[in-house]
Amino acid sequence: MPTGRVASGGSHSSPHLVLDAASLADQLHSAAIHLLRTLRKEDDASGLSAPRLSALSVVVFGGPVTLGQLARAEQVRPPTMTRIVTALEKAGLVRKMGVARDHRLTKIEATARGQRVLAEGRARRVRMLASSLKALDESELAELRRGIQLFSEVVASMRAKSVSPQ
Amino acid sequence: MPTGRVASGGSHSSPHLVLDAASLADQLHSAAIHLLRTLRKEDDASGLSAPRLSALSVVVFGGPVTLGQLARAEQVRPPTMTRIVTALEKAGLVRKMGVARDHRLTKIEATARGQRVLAEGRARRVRMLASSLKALDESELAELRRGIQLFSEVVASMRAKSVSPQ
DNA sequence: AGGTATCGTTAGCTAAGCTAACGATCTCTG
DNA sequence: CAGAGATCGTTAGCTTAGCTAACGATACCT
Repeated sequence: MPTGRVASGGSHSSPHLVLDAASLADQLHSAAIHLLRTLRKEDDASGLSAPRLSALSVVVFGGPVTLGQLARAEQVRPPTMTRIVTALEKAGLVRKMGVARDHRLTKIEATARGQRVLAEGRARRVRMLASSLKALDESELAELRRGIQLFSEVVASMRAKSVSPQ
Repeated sequence: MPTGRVASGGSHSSPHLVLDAASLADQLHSAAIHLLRTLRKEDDASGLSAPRLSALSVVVFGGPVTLGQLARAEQVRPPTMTRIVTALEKAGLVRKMGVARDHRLTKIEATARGQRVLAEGRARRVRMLASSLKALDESELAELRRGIQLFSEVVASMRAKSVSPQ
């Protein structure tokens, strides 16, 4: 995605900050979309799509959670999460338990197989990234790590802003 | 996505490089998926989904291209691109032209409206990122920019590896 | 001129996202 | 303590995005 330098009237005190934001936004968007498309192919090998893998990850690391919590964590609506969880359950990766305290709720927890599959998928993805990462030297790797950390924070703050509380 | 430190037998000379790859892969994946989900809401305002916006961007900046070229650029199969282009055409954002030289081909070019809408969508997305970016100081911004650049290169090299030539 | 290759489309499938509506349960109030 | 209202998850039904398989039209090559 070229940087086409949009003629935006500098309305701020730091005009080039706006230009940075523009090109950064382009690159972020482009890279994110292509990353996911590339990874999708790799994830196919495990039969787990990105959304399922992501949800499974939350369940594995976040302990038993309710469907609603999971939906909020993953930024999707409950019906969407219902279907993702149903698929994961059918694949034997998670299990649903009733909650004695409140029978409307359903706690979702990972099975042993779910934990194993997540680790494998992660390893597979890492393997794919690893060869590309090997082209980088130590200092570049550090820069990348730092950049990704900032990236994550930016995304998180965007989420926090656009997400209705609770 | 927590960093759950997978016990992977260090098979390389730089064992912590593998660990970096693991946590980087997790963060990248998580951040990318959530970024796209967050931006989708914003993009809804323009009636343009991420894939359509991305394709439109290629058409706007890449001049007239054939459908096949567009599909390859966007890493999708021709039928998928056919539908994206059909939608863009129906929205009056691109236009299809026959190629006198070879009547199997269809060149796709952006309309004036397409160029305008792309710029608007871009501006909208930038506006969303901008407020988050404002929380960063100059040096952090530089680090982020550098990281994103490395990120883009890594993704590009992954693509190059996984994509069949031509 | 006829076989083969290439291009884009059609048909039909799965998955992910959404809203609207609903049944079941809990909670709170009168 | 009973009934109204809130909350939770599911069902139903829609759109979009991705795929493969099959096909018609065109170009190419011998």
